[in-house]
Amino acid sequence: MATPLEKARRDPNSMKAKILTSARKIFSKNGFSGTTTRMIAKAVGIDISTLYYHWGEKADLYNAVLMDTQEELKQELKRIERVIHGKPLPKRLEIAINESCDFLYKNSEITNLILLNYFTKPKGKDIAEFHFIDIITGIAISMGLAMDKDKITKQAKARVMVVMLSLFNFIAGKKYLSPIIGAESQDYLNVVKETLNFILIPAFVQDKKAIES
Amino acid sequence: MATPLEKARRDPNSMKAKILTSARKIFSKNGFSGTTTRMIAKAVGIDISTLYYHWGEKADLYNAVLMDTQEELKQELKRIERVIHGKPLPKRLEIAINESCDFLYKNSEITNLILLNYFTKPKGKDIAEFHFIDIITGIAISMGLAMDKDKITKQAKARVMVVMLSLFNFIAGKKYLSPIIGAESQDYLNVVKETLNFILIPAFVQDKKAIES
DNA sequence: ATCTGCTTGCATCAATTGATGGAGAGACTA
DNA sequence: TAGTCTCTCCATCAATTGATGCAAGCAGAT
Repeated sequence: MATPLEKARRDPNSMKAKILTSARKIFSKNGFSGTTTRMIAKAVGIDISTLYYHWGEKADLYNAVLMDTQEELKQELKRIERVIHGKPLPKRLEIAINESCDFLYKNSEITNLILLNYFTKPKGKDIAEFHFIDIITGIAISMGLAMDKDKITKQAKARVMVVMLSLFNFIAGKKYLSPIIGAESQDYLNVVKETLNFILIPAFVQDKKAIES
Repeated sequence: MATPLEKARRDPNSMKAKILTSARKIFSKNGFSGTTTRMIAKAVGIDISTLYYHWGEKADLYNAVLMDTQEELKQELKRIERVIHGKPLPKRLEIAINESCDFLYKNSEITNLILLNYFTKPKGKDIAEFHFIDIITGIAISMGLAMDKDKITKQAKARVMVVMLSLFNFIAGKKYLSPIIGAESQDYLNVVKETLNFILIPAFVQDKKAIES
């Protein structure tokens, strides 16, 4: 039994998938209430009734976009985890930062969607939650900050969160932050990576020592 | 010659000020496009035409809210700077984090407004920019990260930014992040302070050494 | 060719929303 | 009292927006 979302992902040329792709782009730029179904339909080149035929009401489409995005992010994190597996901690951190920066930079809609979903939630609508907690605990364990899921300290979670939020904000707010920092595109991305490394590595190494003692 | 904003601030009981206060609350919760002038008018207990009489179009009111918020934040930062002036660096950092956390926690609309203004910008409208750069450079200098305004390294700005964005996100996203971390209200605030101290202090101390050498 | 099921666009609706005109209430002055 | 100025609300508009009914198009099966 395939969900509508799985069906859409399977064939990227299907109308359902095309709508989903455009919707992601537009929702991530304007948020839920800043986006109209007509905007999306126009971007795809179809009538809004076709959009409603495939996805039902606006909130349903928005939810599908969120779930789709979340799934993509999780897949990427799994991929990174496979890459860094077995390596020593500092190397692991460095690679993880590097890879996730590159990935999010190329897919900056992801960060926008997640942050917007956190800061503005359409009221009265039944909007799905982003499973931030899974991601945070996943990273914490993968970084050796905790042995099992239920034994992660608040402090550890908060530190992982600082890195995640910083990264997300740097990517999502790139347009506004890069003139402030004074670095564009690749240069900007490098400063971000450097900064995250600078912050992350001592924090995690120290944290790990605390756990092992 | 007093601007409308100054006039409104002078008398908090004036209709202009009451509208401004309600508008701030509602805009910060729903963003620009998620907020209707009717919501604001209803919260104040007036007709929308009264709102339009005092503030003109929606974007003007939104701009006034942004400017008002920015001004308040700048005043608070100045106050903090006075408090920490002359103290040794680590103490300065600790106090600054503590004070700004408390302030933003009590006035969490500020962080929401700023972040929303960065991630979703109403298109076609003439919305004022938040002077993030002033704040960042101000902090950098106050923290001894640079000697004058034009000689702040990209790295220094990025590090100040990490702290600012983390703080803003922790406050603005409190509702969603506190269950993840597993700490509520005052406990949450303490974890945030602790985490920021943990990250900030080594970064800034090391940076200062680099400058002085 | 006819039937069936899936897909698409046209026309349309009701509700919402930003915005305004004008009338009336109240205060103050002459 | 009459005049004026400020502020408030009621009524209303045009545009936008989420959503749907329906007929036409089209492919494949019978």
